[in-house]
Amino acid sequence: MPSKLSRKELTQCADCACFNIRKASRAVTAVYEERLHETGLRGTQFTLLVMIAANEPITISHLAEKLVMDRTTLTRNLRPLEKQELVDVVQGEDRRTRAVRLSKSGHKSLAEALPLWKKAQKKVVSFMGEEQMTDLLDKLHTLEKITGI
Amino acid sequence: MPSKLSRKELTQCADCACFNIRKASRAVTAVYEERLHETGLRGTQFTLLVMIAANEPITISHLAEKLVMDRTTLTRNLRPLEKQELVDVVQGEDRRTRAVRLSKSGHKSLAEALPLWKKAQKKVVSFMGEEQMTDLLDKLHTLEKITGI
DNA sequence: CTGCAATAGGTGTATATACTCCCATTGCAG
DNA sequence: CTGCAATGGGAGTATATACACCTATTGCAG
Repeated sequence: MPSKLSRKELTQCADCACFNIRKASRAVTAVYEERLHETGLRGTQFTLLVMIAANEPITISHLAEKLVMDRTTLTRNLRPLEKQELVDVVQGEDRRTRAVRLSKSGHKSLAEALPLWKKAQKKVVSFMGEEQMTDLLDKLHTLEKITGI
Repeated sequence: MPSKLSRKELTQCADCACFNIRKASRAVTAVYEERLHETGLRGTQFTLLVMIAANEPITISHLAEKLVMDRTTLTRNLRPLEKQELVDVVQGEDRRTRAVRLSKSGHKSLAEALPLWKKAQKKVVSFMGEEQMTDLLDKLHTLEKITGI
């Protein structure tokens, strides 16, 4: 009875939101990583540096919330940045918390990476068209709020 | 000179396509994984089963191309599915190639997972609205073509 | 036929992601 | 003050992702 899926069902699955957003995500990520490569930063790492710079000092959980990322994922993603001494993670006032900050070196790396990020961003915006891009970002912002519904 | 980024620059970075699509990707993936959890399949694994079912038998490289995924990533993603005996990977005619197919068990798992995938898909489509969703998928399809430009 | 470039694929390594379970600290009910 | 739930965070485990480098097979120029 539960034999093979019909052609129609398989076609339906091609519109899977999860599949399509992950697929596009891989393609877009590749653009940024290519440009950022010479800085030694990955796309995600650039994002982390930006988010920390904009909010420092910030606790792990608060940062994870802003990133719509699991707390434990963030802990792991910070590891390489700590190793490269781009971020400092120290004990907070509430001794349960840890305060994340950019080091001087982290600010420097971020500043150096910015023009390369701009190139990647420009490439994607040019490719999509400015209006289309704005609309896409709107939809992505909507989607990220689906968590917890 | 390369000191801290200005408030304006940090604000600009908030529109990073890479950051935003990955963030939304995490949120959307969570919806599908929650629904698929009882099947023992991850979102990506469901996608893989669908793609294989629609194209079997198919070589690693051809499948990777359809998925806009690195060839070696696909090899690794197939590993857990092989272990669960949901897919068979055998030597192709051209002995350099490997032919990927669903096992009987794989077809069964896929058929059982389909209604749960439909629930997840419906949740996302309801959340976004049907027209918005169609438009989003269009944009994602455009984006995935940025690779290699 | 031989040598070699092209093709198909895997391994080592590193990061990204999140779940489950665990520990430390805090704050509050009693 | 004490006991305990709530909060903040890490470790173990498993999957997802891709780059650099390696091996095996094929096919073709000569």
